[in-house]
Amino acid sequence: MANPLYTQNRMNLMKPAEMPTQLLDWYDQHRRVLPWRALPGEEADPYRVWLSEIMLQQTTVATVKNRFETFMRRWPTVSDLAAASLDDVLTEWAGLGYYARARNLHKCAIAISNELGGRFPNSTEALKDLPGIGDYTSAAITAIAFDQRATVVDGNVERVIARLHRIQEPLPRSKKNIKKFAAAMTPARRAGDYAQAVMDLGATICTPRKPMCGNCPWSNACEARSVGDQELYPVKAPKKKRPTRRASIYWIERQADEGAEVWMRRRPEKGLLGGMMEFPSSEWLEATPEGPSGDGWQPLNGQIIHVFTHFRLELDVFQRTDGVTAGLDGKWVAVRRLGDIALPTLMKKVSDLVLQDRQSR
DNA sequence: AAATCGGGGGA
DNA sequence: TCCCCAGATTT
Repeated sequence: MANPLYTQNRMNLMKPAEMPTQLLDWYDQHRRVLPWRALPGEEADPYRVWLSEIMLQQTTVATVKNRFETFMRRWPTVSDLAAASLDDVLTEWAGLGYYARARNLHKCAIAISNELGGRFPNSTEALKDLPGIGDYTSAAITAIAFDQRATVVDGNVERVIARLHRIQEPLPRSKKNIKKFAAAMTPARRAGDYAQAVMDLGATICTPRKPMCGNCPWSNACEARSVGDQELYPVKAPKKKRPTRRASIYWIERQADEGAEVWMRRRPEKGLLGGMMEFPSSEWLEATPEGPSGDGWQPLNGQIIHVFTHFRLELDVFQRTDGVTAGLDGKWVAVRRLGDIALPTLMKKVSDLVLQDRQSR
């Protein structure tokens, strides 16, 4: 039986065939200026497109803007990046999170520079074989850098499509279905503009809460809009709650000729904060930690709270300034150089707390 | 299919 | 607090 709302409004409904044109017209009027985005009529640089897309994985435009420009100034071409050391790349990436992205970025630059003659492949299949490039990023590079037809599906597109069709099936199960709907609409002409237009639509109009349907070029095609339940989509599977892990972390300091030094170690290449520097700590467990054994430890006021994707971490900080490393492996790092190493945000919180505590004495 | 993997900002 | 962000990879 026909949807009565559809029957009632069908004179006003947009034809599917004209939806891409509507969106591209909207995009031409509302195109945002972003550091990695080519100006109208300008040819895209695959290196810029790739670097920005890796940085933008699960990371907001606002966060990426400055970091992108710093990377581009330091490594203007893919071969420059390939020639860098992994440690320099991790140091430059510090604070951006998901550090496997930085390791894969470096690996990918080396593969392109050494095996592919310094040129990016222009097919989604070949792109997807490179480290750190999956379904979304391969499509994005194909469309934006090479202006070839490819269907991009990111969080924005999932939301737009789920609302257009009032998809009841929850994510991530509905991914295939969403991709199918998105692919059916993707035009061959202006592939890059279209890809960016759908994502811009999701980012600025079809927002998670309080979407601005009055300004949406696809409003007349949207099923959720016609029913009025836009904010219910996309339906998502229920989330698990985060456990809390706890530990003690140790600031061990000594006075060297050039100033204070602190004892640090590098985390294993794989896993959480892989390859990044840390202050030694007890194991991060769900049980309450015991303080350090032995004399000379001084507890700090205040706890470090840090929330990861799948657990929350609470750290008690203990310090000593006699340079006794108590059998912990590591190396001395100049305290004034902490800004020049691969220091993740969690560890920066620790150093900030210690140095601020010192200031206040 | 589910788990892992950061950090920041908006409401 | 909770949610989301131009996701990819491993288990």
